Amino acid sequence: MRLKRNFFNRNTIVVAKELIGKYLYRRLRDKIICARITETEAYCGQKDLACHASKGLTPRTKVMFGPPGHAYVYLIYGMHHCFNVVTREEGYPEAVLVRGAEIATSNWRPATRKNKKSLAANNYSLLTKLNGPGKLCRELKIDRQLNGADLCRSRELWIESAGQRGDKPEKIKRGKRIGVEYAGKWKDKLWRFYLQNVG
DNA sequence: CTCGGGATGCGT
DNA sequence: CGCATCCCGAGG
Repeated sequence: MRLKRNFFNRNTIVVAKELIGKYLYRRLRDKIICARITETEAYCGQKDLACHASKGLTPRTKVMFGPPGHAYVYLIYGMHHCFNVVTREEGYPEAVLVRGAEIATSNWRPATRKNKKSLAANNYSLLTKLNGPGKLCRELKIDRQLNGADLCRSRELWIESAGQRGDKPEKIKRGKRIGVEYAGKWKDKLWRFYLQNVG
């Protein structure tokens, strides 16, 4: 089931934690990629100095100020893209950075025999571990064209819950966010969530 | 306009 | 640890 608006319209830290184990779908010309999310980080508004929105409402951060469930995609270090999901109600610039995932071939859809056959050929990504926000975006072909995309409606990019069976009781670890040493006391917030054996 | 720096990845 | 590579946001 595709995640609905109300999933994203909640406390950002809760959303970051609950996105672990969910399935990120990306529709391309000739295939649909499904990746299980294994690592996220919460970025919590204007007060959070690690959050881009701490600079206020700018052309870049505009999407974060908008309604929940939209993609916030930006370019970092001149060469990598980062994919975030906007959380909370409009006017609260918060988001969850998706830092890692793993290709979940068993969850490709539609799971027809014909489809599986073509997958077995070479119709899927070589990388299975998408450990790192830049690598994840590269593999899923996420760039700024998808900035602002509505994950609750888009046919190109969305997130699904694991379903009844897939909701496993795996241990979710927690730690400091990566690469935010400049953010004063906010650098020590334990707003990174990840699965131990992945990424 | 210039300029400093960045929610990274990869090779040394 | 260095570096690629370019957009963004701030300041003049």
